Amino acid sequence: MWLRITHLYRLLKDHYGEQHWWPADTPFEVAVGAILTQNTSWKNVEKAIYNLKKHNCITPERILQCKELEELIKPAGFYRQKAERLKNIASFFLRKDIDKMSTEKLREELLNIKGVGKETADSILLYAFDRPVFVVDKYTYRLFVRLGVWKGRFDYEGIRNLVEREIKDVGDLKEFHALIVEHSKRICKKKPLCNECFIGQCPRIPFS
DNA sequence: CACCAGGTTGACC
DNA sequence: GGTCAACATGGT
Repeated sequence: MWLRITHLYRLLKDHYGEQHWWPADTPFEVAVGAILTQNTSWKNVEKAIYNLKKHNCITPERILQCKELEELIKPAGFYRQKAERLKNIASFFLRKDIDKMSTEKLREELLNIKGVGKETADSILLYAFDRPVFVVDKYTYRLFVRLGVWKGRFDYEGIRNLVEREIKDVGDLKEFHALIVEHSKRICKKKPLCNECFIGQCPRIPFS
């Protein structure tokens, strides 16, 4: 492994600067965004969240009552299953014992919610509850493989452990995931591998 | 026109 | 254990 995780983090941070994720006003809004952005561009999620705010449906109570939920989130796609998932996560947010749970317990409980998989659970843990976990996504896997940081097939927990072993700080974990996403959105569109986009070789990214 | 977007689920093998 | 279609809209 010629490139350390911490080194990669520093390169990205020096180049792109602080990202200050997640863009949301409240922890619950983080969770809503996490559901809505499942396999969906953030641009479309913004429209859906705008609609929810316009109709004052951005709290757990209002989501559960909302009669036109499907209509409001339509721009984000998969609107039928996402409406159901939003209600599931809303019910969870009404629980009183969340803050008392250990990170492991909280993760387990989130994963029990129908419609919440590992990436969504970890996004909520990290950006809504400020728990020190790393969010792995397809961007992360693609970038790590290109850089030779990760070899083999996609292994969510394996990649998560790799990062969490080297980065412990919640703020750094937030920034690292955000930087990987922003970097990937701008540069690494090509699939499956883009030889130009290896850090240090890509003419559009002046990493030294 | 095809393919992608800050995934998850359930059926099937 | 792994693989795969279904889910739905909007942008390139």
